[in-house]
Amino acid sequence: MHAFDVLGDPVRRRIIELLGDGEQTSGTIVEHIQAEFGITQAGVSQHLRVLREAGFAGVRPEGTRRYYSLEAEPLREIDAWLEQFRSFWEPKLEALATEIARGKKRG
Amino acid sequence: MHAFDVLGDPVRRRIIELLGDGEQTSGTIVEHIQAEFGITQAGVSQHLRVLREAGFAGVRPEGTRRYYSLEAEPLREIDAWLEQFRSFWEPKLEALATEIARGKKRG
DNA sequence: CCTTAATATAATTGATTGCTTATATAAGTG
DNA sequence: CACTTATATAAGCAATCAATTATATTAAGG
Repeated sequence: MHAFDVLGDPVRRRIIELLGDGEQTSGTIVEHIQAEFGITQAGVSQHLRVLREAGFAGVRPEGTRRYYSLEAEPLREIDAWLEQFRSFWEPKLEALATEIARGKKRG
Repeated sequence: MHAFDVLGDPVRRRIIELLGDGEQTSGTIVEHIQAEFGITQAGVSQHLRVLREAGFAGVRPEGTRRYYSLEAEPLREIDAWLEQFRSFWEPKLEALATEIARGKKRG
């Protein structure tokens, strides 16, 4: 599943946001998502699987708990794809500054 | 359809890339996409519709031709969503420089 | 051990999506 | 005009996806 497909789902986007605050137990994630979206534990678990398999999340088991954490790489890829369009919305000077900050040379 | 869903399709991503080079006629887009993906004119036209309706593309009719152009706003929104995760992959100093360049103050 | 807790997986289902073929619309051209 | 070109839309279909219920797995705690 392509990174963009993964982000196509609002539940998965929300999980990624939650992981942005740091490691989270599967259970904690389920609680939040259930409160906000009203879906089942199994449903959340399946989304976690998608996130794992697409490389957005890593897992660390501890006893019966699983700690999920955010893996940046796929987000980075998406950011890289967007890069080519930044000049379309960033005010020219800022775009230039950003390019310099990023050490890129582009047309 | 959410911006991320729109980008979930490789054909649509490619069309967006093509539009990044400037206005393109529907016909030109169809040629490119057909060469690369082997889908029908109707298929491409449907993708163009999705892009239009999601605000990724604007159209300018001229005679029987339709000139499509890239509209930045939805890409910008996606970029804004990614923003909150940049610190996960950008080397600290560059991230700081970028933040300054963007005039943001963040936690 | 047995039971409960935490999590994942399997099977199923309904909705959505992306494609195709066929057709419509509308503007150029002889 | 009739014909062709450029493009969009409609109808139908197969594949994919996100959810559900039911069950499996594995560890903790009495």
